[in-house]
This record gives sequence, C-alpha cells and structure tokens, in this order.
Amino acid sequence: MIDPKQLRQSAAEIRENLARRGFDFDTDAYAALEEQRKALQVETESLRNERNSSAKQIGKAKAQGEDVVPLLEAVKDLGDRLDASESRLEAVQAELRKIELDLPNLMHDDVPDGKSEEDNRELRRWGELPEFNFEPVDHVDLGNNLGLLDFDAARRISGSRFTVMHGPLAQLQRALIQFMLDVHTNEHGYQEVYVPYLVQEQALFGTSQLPKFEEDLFKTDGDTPFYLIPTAEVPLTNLAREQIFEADSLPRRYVAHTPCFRSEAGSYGKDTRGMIRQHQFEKVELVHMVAPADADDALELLTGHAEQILQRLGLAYRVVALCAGDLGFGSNRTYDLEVWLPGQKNYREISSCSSYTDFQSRRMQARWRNPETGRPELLYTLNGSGVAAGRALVAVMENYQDKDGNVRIPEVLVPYMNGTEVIGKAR
RNA sequence: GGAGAGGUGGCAGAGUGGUCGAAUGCACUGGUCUUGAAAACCAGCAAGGGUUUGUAGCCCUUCGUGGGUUCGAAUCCCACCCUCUCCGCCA
Repeated sequence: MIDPKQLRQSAAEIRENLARRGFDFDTDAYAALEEQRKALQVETESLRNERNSSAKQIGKAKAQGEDVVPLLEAVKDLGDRLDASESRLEAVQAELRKIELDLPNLMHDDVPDGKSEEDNRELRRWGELPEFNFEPVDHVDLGNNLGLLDFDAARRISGSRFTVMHGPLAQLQRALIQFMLDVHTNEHGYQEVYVPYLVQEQALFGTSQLPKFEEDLFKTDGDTPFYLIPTAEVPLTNLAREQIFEADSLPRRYVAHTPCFRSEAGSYGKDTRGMIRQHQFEKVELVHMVAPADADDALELLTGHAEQILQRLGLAYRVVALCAGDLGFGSNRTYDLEVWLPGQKNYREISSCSSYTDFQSRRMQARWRNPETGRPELLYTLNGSGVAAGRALVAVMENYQDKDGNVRIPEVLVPYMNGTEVIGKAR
C-alpha cells in the first residue's frame, strides 16, 4: 500500500509513476472521496468529543448529587447524530481503502521503461553455455527414459501440473534444497525458519497477494478458511507483522524451504510440458527486513546470494531487471535470475528478487525504531527465491545430461547424494 | 471431545459502571551523586489515526475479537477466537 498521506499530497507524481506500469490512477475520483473523508472524519470526531465531555460532566454532577436530568436532555439526540456520521464515514473510508489496496507500488527510478517481458533489461551473464556433441533432450524425456519421472502417476493421483519423482531424482531435489539451506545459513548469515504452509487471509493481505490475486491461490473450506502458501515469502515476511524491531536487530535475514501452491489460473496452455509450471513445487526463499536506507544494497546482496547457488551448481544464467510493465504488483524493483535450459535452448526464470520498500510493511504494520527520531517507522522488506528447487532440478538434469541419457551430479551435491556421482537408468 | 482457569502497556500485575490510556513493580531513557560503576534519588517512558508547515498544540481510537446495554464500558450482557491445567483420544 502506498502511504495515504503521500497519496493526498502528491497525487500527480504518483499517477505518473504508476502510468509507467500501464496503471491508470483516477486522481480526481480519489481526491473527491478524500475531501468527503476529511469532512466526515472531522465531524465524527468532534461529535465523539462532545459525547465524551458531556459524559464526564454527567458523572461529575452525579457525584456531587446534582440533578442530571437537564444534562441528559441536552445529549438526547447526540447518539443518533454520531451513529449517522460514523456510518457515512465508514462507507467513504471503505471506498478509499479499496482504491488504496488496488494501487500497485511506486517504482524505483532505475526500473526500465517497457510493456512486457521483451523490454526487460539484461544486466549480466554468468557461465559458459554447455556444449553437447549430441542433441540434448529436455528433462521430461530424460526423466522418462531414466524411469524416475512419472507424470502418468501424478495425473492419476492429482491431475495435471503435478509430478511424481522416484529414487535418485527425488533425492536430488532434496539434495538441492539441503545444499541451498546450508549455503544461506552457514555462509550468507540467514536464519532458517520453519513456517506454516496454511495461512489466514490477513497474512496474504500483508504481503499483497490479497485482495487482488485471490484466483491464484488455493483455499480451504470452512468458516475461517486457510490459504495454501504460494511462496514462503508470505509466512516469512509476516514474521514482522505488528512488530517493532530495535535498530540493532536489523537487518534480519530469514530463509525457509517450503512447498508452494499455485492455482495457475490464467496460464492454461502455458508450460504444460514437464515440471516448469506446477500446482505444487519446492522453493527455498530468502527474506530481508531492513532500514529504508539499506534497501538498495540489500537487493544487490540478496540477488548475489541467489546467484551464488547457481554459480556453485555450475549453471549458466543471466540477470535481468524487470521493466515497468513486467514488474510485480507490490514490487518497487525486481531482478530475475534466468537459468539456461539446454532442452528449451532458452533462459528460464529460476529466481525473482524484489524490493518492496514499505508497501508490505504498511499493510502489516511492520516497524523498526529509528534511533534518529526515536519513533517507530515502517521497515523495508525484500524477498527472493534462493532458488526454486523444482526448476533447479530441471536445470541440473538438462545441463548435466550425457549422450546415454544419464545425469551427472554437480560436484557440490555429491556429498548430499551419499557419494552418488551419476544418476543412471533404474533397473 | 469433556471439566476448569484465564486473556490488561516491553514484561509482571492492580483495576468489577464515571476526571482510567489505565495503580504499582521490573525493564528502558535522561539527570543528580560518584574517580568510574553500582546503589540511592529525581524526571521521562504505548501504539494507530485526524487536524496542521509541524516529530508544537488540540482531538479521536485502542484493555483478545465482534456485537449489545448505557449519557458514559477494561469493568455489565451475548457470540466467537486464543492460551493454560486435568481427563480422553492421537502422529
């Protein structure tokens, strides 16, 4: 959520900033509502003030044994006037809130112009593209041939966009997760956290998946429904909900491995082959909570931590800065890591690292105590995949295949595979 | 699932209809004292929002959550949520 105060004071600049995303902010409608809000709020609060002071007067009079009947007479209709004023105020506030919750975040000045993915700016590449003296196949063919990837079974159990993996392949994904967690906790200074996979509405409001993107989420039945987390960003970032952190406890860096659940509504026909886009996938997520002045550095650091994983796995990738049109709803700035997939002869997103400024923390009331002012102020949040385990598995399979259809294990993972160096055909 | 107890400020803990945003203690911050520290003493110390040039002043809201009674609710009534203890069940 954008600061409502800023929304009132600099509506024109905000509209321009959001227009770069292709978002049309109707400032006139907002200003009109805001004018009503102000009048109604002033009126409501002064009525409440009146009520409070007369109640005190009555109390005082009663204590002194005076006749309170005339005083009661004077406040007879106050309650009704207050009720009317309150309900009009609430209606206007609800409309304002609806607009505010629908507004995407302001963008960083460095976000490149552009409408779609094609306009993203490539920042750098790392690694040599692997060369094969045979025609490399994709992970689906590899997995099928090895007898370790079973989309048929997954379809019988759960339908499309699910995967069943067997033996060493299942183990390889676990090895990847374990490796990533070890690097981030032992070398990058993250605290590992175990979090709930089912969360309530307010958590998703906090990180801004709700109210706008409900159709992307799986939801349970019941009076107080749960949502399955689409990313560990939700529970991790909400650790700061309604908290005030001391300055010396920042930055806070958290890492969690969780499964992620996404309905993928609206992506019918996209990435239907293989396990690139699934309803359920494993991810290692990184979250930073920082003082505002440190946010720019934190994004570089966070991205670097995710890059470390790909580098140690020996996977070629590139880093792109998302353009205005491709930027996520709540993001102020995003770097995507795209890994090279020989099976697709293309770079595919494997990590997305975003800075949210105070967009999420305002919704969560996540604060820190600024020593310069002595007051609680909103902290800044960042998150990024470090990295998506399902896609990392795909990348390892495709990049490390040989002409016989075996998959070599990257050196750093061998210890996590009990010494196994190659995955061959199952017998 | 059954029985009981309870949810108040950073923590502990008073408060059962009226000047209560809330006693007291601890913690914390500043000061006095001291060579320094401790102790003692003095003072300060919740959050959100509105108005406003204002981190000044004034005002509103908040005692688990939501409703109700009342001129007035932390306090009374109703519903819900959560925590703890015991019993049952259970990975």
